[in-house]
Amino acid sequence: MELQEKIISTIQIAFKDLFEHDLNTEGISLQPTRKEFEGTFTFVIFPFLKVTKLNPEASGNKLGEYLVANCAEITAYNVVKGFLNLSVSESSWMNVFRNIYENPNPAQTTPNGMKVMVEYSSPNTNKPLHLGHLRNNFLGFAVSQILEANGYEVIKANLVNDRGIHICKSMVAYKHFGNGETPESSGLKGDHLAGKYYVIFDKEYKKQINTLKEQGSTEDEAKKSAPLILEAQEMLRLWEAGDKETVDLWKKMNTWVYEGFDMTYKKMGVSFDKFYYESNTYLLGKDIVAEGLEKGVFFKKENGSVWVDLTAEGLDEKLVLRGDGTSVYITQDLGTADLKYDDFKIDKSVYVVGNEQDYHFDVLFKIMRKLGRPYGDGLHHLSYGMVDLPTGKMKSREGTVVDADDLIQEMIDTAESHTKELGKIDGFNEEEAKELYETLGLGALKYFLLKVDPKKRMLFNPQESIEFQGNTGPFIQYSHARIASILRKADQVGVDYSLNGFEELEKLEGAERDLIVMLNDFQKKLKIAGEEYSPSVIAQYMFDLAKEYNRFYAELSIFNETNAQVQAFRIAISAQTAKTIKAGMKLLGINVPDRM
RNA sequence: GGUCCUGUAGCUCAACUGGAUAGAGCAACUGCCUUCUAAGCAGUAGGUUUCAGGUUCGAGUCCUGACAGGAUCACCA
Repeated sequence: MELQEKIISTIQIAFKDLFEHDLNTEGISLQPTRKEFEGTFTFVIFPFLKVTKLNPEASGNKLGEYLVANCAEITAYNVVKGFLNLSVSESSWMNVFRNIYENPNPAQTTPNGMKVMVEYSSPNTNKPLHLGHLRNNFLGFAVSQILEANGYEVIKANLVNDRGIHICKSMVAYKHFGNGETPESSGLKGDHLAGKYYVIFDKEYKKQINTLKEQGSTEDEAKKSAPLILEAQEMLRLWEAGDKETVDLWKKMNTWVYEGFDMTYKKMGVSFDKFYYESNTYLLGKDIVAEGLEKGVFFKKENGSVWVDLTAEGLDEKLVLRGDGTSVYITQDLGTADLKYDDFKIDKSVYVVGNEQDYHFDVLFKIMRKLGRPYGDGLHHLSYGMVDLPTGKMKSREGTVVDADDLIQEMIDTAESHTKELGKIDGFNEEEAKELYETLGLGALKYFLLKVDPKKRMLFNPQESIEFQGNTGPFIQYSHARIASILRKADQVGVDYSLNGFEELEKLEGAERDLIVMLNDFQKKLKIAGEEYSPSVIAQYMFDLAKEYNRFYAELSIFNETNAQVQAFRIAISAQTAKTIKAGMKLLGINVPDRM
């Protein structure tokens, strides 16, 4: 970073000296030189031709000469068309490396004094987690880590959707067909047990619809008058009225589900600082509706329903309270937004929710800003695309849903068989081996889901996606294990690879320099990932770094190197790579093994 | 139908926010284990960036319009 800043400021001075023109540093950007040209940084001349009043070649030469003469770090330049390629001296790169090497944790930054809440996961309690939830959870957790590394104080929140008609469906089915089954008696995880009855409800409900249709009802009539759906609606009314028997059943089943979720969260390696439950928040927001009416942000229609007019912002009129005074979905979201602020005085609030709710959050945020909330500008919807299967969209009714627990287990099993196939399990005891399989299986899964730009929908092919070669989590983990092995040997042999081990070294191999350039980029990538709420930036960087390291590893020998300073330096650069991989993968929620 | 998102190698994804001859991985093919872990490295092949216009020194990236896929537009959540 410092190196680039210095070059940029010299360019700024050069424009003043050579062309009598004031440039501010933001207008100057350096980009990496393409591999086929000499140099590491490239300055594009084209935008400045009006200032230089010379053709691109002449401008580049004049500027290049100036920089070589006035910037100690720059040793050479060449001009290709309008591109000025700058070569940085080897000793400058050594200085860059010494600077970053002194920092024990590359992902550590100073607090920025701001608080951000990241809401993610937010499951329904009527069925277990599936593949789509995995993307949500991994994204939410990773973004939280990334924001923390960018200096924020982060509160990870989970808003559990634990009430409503869908829960009542599971309850009704359980009442009729459950026969007192429990997680203990059935051996089923609690969330899977609840999910089982949700499916049963749907099946039995459909039977009733068919029967009614045979008796002459239309599809719509049948759907509305089937006894099971009426019962579920009645149960919702009873629940809202606080009926003891209903509430007890609700509590019992939800407890099972939470126990199941806890196990899955633990396995996934995600965690939360604060749980919100919709059963507590679903009545919130009515005071905000009143406030909005008073402020003239909302308006009332003849039947008493309350609306917001967002046509000036390019949206529609949107209902915020029903005519009978009851809430709609967005009413409680208004209330919950305030609740979060009241609880934590947050500066920013991130919602990790699928892109099918883009419109909803657009509306919600615009309303909060119209109401002048202090956190209004800090609201952000981290919208992510669906995960598709090769067969198309996942549909619970068609049984094409990929269950989260099953998939995780499958990944771990695959990691196990693959490791055994490669015969890489010597020297591991049973417990270590088990831990390794989990690390690799989950690493593969998390990396696969995080490496893609969140907003894009992605394809999950169960067969092909579970790879361990190429652009995968295990490839990066493998690179770390290789380095760990080198460091063990270095310690064993007694090499001093601290800074003084290579004090006088000034020369560099190409592979060494390329690696330093990569390592130096980490801070920049971390910042971009934070600004864009995008773990894929880190994931992509991790892969590039690992790849660069493996090239270095293949090209240069460490323990056959006779020059002690060079050897110490190569170990140091390896150690720094390992540190960076470990820190970066941790941001993604992925562990890295020391042996594999 | 209105609005929003997406469209890049056979497949899965990149492209530093407008820069050079669009890059990786998988799959295919060719080399490299007597040397620090071959879950690796080097190489070959693979492209009219869906299409048609426009903006400018320069467009995968920006604007317009088609086409294709998806989402959304409930007094549902």
